[in-house]
This record gives sequence, C-alpha cells and structure tokens, in this order.
Amino acid sequence: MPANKKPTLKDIAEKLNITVATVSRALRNHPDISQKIKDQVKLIAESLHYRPNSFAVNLRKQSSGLIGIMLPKIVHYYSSTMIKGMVGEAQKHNYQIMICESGINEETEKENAWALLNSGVDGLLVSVSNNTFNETYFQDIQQEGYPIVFFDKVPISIPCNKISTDDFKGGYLATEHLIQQGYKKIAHFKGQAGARNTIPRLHGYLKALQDYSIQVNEQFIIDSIECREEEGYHKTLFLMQQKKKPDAIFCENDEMAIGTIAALRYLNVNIPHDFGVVGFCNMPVGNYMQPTLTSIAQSGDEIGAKAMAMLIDIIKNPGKLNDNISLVTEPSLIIRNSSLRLNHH
Amino acid sequence: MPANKKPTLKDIAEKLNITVATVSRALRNHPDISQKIKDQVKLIAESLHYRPNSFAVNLRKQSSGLIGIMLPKIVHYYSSTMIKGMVGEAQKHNYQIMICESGINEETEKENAWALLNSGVDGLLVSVSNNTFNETYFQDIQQEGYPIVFFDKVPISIPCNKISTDDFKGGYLATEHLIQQGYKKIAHFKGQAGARNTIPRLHGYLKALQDYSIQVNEQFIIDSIECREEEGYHKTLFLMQQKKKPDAIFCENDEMAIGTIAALRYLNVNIPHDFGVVGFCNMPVGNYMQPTLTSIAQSGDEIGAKAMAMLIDIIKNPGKLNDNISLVTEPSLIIRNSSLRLNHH
DNA sequence: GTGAAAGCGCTAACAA
DNA sequence: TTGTTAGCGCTTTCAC
Repeated sequence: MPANKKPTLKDIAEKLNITVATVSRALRNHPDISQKIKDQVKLIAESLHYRPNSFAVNLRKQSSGLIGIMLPKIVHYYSSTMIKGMVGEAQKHNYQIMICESGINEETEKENAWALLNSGVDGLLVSVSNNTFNETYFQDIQQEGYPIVFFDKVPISIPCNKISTDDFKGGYLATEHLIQQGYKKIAHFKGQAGARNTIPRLHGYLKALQDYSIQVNEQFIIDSIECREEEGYHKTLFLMQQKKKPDAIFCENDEMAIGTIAALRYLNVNIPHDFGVVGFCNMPVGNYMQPTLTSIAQSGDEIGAKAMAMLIDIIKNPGKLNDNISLVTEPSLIIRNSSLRLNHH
Repeated sequence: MPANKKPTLKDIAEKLNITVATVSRALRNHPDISQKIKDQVKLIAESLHYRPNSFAVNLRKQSSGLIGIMLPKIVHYYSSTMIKGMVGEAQKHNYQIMICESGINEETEKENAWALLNSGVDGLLVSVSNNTFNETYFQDIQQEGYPIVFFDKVPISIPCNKISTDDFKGGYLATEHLIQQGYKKIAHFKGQAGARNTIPRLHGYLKALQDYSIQVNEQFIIDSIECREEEGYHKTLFLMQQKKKPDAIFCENDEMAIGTIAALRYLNVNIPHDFGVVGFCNMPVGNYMQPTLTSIAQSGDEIGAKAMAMLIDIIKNPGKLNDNISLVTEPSLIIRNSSLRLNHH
C-alpha cells in the first residue's frame, strides 16, 4: 500500500498501552481477557479498520485456508458445474479456492500443480489433463505429504483419493438405450485420446453391443481431437459418405452431438426416425435444440462438492492421507427426442 | 504434514555448516555467493526436495503473487471466456488466481470480497453482482489501498478502474440489424434488473428504434429474472399470445434466444421469414442451432486479459491506484440465420 | 487477567 | 564472499 501502512496489532496495543499478546487474545475473545479490554481493543480495531495480516497468520499456523483446483479446461459447462459444487462446499468450511488450468502439455500441468502448491494451498483438487501420460509426478506430490484428491478425470496407474462418474456405465446406458430404440448400426465418437474417461465410455459402449449381440464395426469407432461441435459436424458428414453408414451415434459429449445433429440436418436425415443421437454431459441447451438431445447426465455439482469434502476431511485428518478412497457417482440417462422413436421401430 | 516436516533453509544450512542467509542467497543466485557454495546448496536443496515456504516469503514481501477474482456466476460461457483471458495474462506475469462467486446477495458479495482480500491477494478483479445496489463498500476497499479493477459488469456510481464491453453499442447493433432486415415490431428481453449492462443494452435498443423512427412499444420491453433458456421460452409464448405480437426479439443473451427460438418453433413461426431473433454473447452453439443464431460477440478473452493486465500494472505501480482508467471494448454483430431474411422483406 | 519472550521461515542491511 | 542481526505480524507458552 502506498502512504498509509496497514494497521497491525502493535498499532492497537500502543494506543491502549497494552501488549500485542493481549490485543491478539482480545480480538479472538480469549476467556482470560477482561471484557473491558476486549471492548476497548475491538473499538480501536474497528476504527483503524484493522484486519489480521494473513501472511503472518499463515506463517504461524502453517496453513492458508486455500484449496487449489487444477483442471484441463475452465471454459466448459461440465467443469463449471463441478467448480460450482466445490465453491459451495469450500465456503461451508471457510476455505477459499484457487483455480488453474492444466495448460497445454504434461510439463505445464506439472508446473501449474507446483505453482499452486508453492502458493501455499492446503490441498489440491486435480482433474488430470488429457495430455498427461506419465502420472508419476502426482506421486511426488503425494509423497511430499500434500493432500490431493482427484476428480472426474482420475489417474489410472497410481493409488490415490479420487471421485469420478461411472463412465463405463454412462457409455453402457447410452448405447443400450439406442439399441432398445431399435437402432442397429451404432457408431461412437470417442473422447480425446488421453482423456481419462474416454476408454471407460468406449468399453461401456462395447459391452452393451456385446450384451445385445451386436457385431462391433471398427469403422464406427471414431477418434476425436477437439470434441467440439465442429468436429462432430465434420466427422458425421464423413461417416455418412461411407458405404456402410451408421443409423445412430453415441457421442462422447453434447458439443459433438450438437454438431452431429447439425450435420444430419444438413443431410436431411430424419432424427430420430432414421437416426439416433445421444450425447454426454446433459448441457441445458439440449432441452431447447431441434430435436431435443438425449444425453447422459453427470452431477458435476455433486462430484465437485464431494471431492472438496473429501479433501477438506483429509486436510483436517492427515491420518487419512493415504487411505486412497475411491468414490464413484452414477450417471443417468436423460431421454429426449434425438433418440426416441417411440412406437416406430 | 504428518511425520515428515518440510525442509527449511536451516536444514540445508546445517548440512553444510553455513548460515541460512548464505543458503537463501545461493538459492536465488545472488552474485556475491561463490559458485562452489551455490552448487553445494542447490544439490542439497534438490535432494531434500526443498521448496521455499510461501507463508514466510509472503510475510517478508508483504505480497503473495495472488489475484482474486469475484464474479456473479462461474457456470456461464461468457464468464468462462473472461476467466480464461485472465488466467493467460496472469501466468505471463507469474501470478496465480483465486476465484470466488459473489453469492446470492449484496452481503455475501461483500463478505466474499473481504475473504479474498483477507486471504492475502495482491489485488482484486470484480464483476459486480446483479444484486448489488449499494456500491459504496467498493470504495472502502479502494480507500484501504487495495488495487481493484472492475470488469464486464462495472460500477456505475463510483470512480474506479474498469473495463467493459460497449453494451450500448451492442444493443444498438442488434436492433439496427433487425430493423435493416425489415422487422418492424421489435421486442427486447431485458437483462436482470440489477445487472450493470442491462440498461446500456436497453438504451442501445431504444436509440436504434429512435434513429430509425420506430415507435417504442412498452409492451415489447420485457423484464427478465433468470435469463435462461426456460425464461426465453415462456416469455416468448406469453408475448405471442398478446394482441400486439412482435415480429422480432432482441434477447439479452444467447440462452434466452435459444429458448425463444424453441418457443417459436413450438408455435410454428417461421424464422427468419416471419420472425427475427438476435442474442448476445455469441456462444459456440449458436452456430449449430436450427436456425443458426445471430448474436452480438464480445471478446471475453480480451476483456479478461486486459483487466488482468491493468490490475497487475496497478499492483506494480501503486501510483496508478487512483487513475480511474476506463477501457471499453467493441462488440460486433455476428449475422446468422435467425435474423437474416436476405432478399425477403 | 496481562506481559515478556520466543519463534514460524525467510530476506536484507550491515559487518567483517 | 560469508556471517550477524533484526524484523515482517502473529500466536502461544510461561511467568507474574
């Protein structure tokens, strides 16, 4: 601050000719202190606009009341809902939140994680970046004793505390629904190559096909890069130019599904009569599209809140540091018009 | 941390029989220190996994390298883009970010602002909540010498450093476009009552009508509460039940526009032939709707980055604290099919 | 009930 | 080139 230095305990103490220790105790309502002193101290503190210096408090307590959150993408509906859940839970326990994007590659993710830690957070909430293949640096963090909980995109190769959606089940539900609606040639737009939930969703898809004795067609399993509307659009056009066309697509997310629907509209394909589409994420806009979009709903709010609760629990009970608790939440199928061909068949 | 306490400068110093001061200097490559000591110190530091204790560093420096961000809504496309811009700019300058939602009312916003400040942020980036009517508490923050920059939804009654979109122009562009496309009875779904950009957008709308000599119809200016798809849907149904129906709507945001389009579809109204719709925000999904959505684009990324740059500049040059710089960015009209009736007329 | 003193871990002015 | 010392602002034992 420029001219006007911030008031400290010392300033208050000098005004009252008492010591900083007394002031400190008075402000925190220590039972030893007389009501008279308390009143005086609080009055002066108020008039000076005294606020405890958090740097000093943190240094004494060796904790900051700060939680670091690192995730691959902030600009994303589902991320936002998880963050919202975290914020809500954190506020209940008087924690503040620091958010950070993982960045473009494994190296930046690592740097950002440490930047957060070095900023003095009491713990870390991490959704693993799609670009991270080597998960061992998370173990370094764990071994240095930092509380860390993974959410949504959780590590696959190391033991850890984590919470995620049952992506396998999500993939299964989506695919099974399409099968039950009578679609026979169901394609799948996979998630990004490195994303932790890509494979489980794919496996759910494959398992459903298997359970219903539908032959897997490798041509119908499509890799995705960006997983945005545009890619859904173009990959759908591509698929529909092939000799063997699908009659349904289970998309890794709603954005791709929206692009898919736009492409099918361009091709004058009748949805859902001749083609079914299911997304993943259940974005609000799905309700207002033409047709409305069937999707798998994950409760981001719930995952966020539970991840935060787990982390705070660990921070307050360091004994639980290596419990490696694993929570899984259930996705649910939200059926709308993009896949519901009712009594057609 | 449980058993294993974190290593400190002292630990390194003892291993080498030197003082902590030397260790401190060696680690920061102070020119006075011999290369030999530097090498030894760094080796030990490395092997001990030494990391500077940020609490102590902050206390010494009276700064944290943290920026606090407070805004009304995290789960929101436009918010996300602004945050992304901020994160990018902050990383350039080695600042970390703390994010916080304003909360449900003026009181919680105030509390959250102070919580951020009390967590030791070096400065604050604030988008004013829709529920905040009394802006004087921001002045308290300013008067205590905290650097603060407002973005997007900026205070209207107090001098401050700020950056926002030219919402008046946005409203004007949207309305003028509808007029030029031949729509005559243009309604407006206003933004939330307390939102700082509601009035400018409304005024832009009114000015455009005036410039083109179109009579204002008060029945066509609709208050909004939530400003989500659902509200756009229902308010459109309501409007279309009236005797005097509009033939176009300029919506405060894309979500409402999406709801509006869904309602018009339900009513079998031909867009854009018989009805024009313009949104605000230019969400990606607008490109993939049926019809595609005309919207006003604001560069959230740019606003976020510039706000952050301004704040960091002020933090580094406290003399600029009360410069009350005001930056305005230009919105642009993105014409798509929801309002483009070409050579119809 | 209040004061004195130590210390959290680090940096920097001053000495040597 | 390195050591000594003081101090950032706060909390907490231990005296009195």
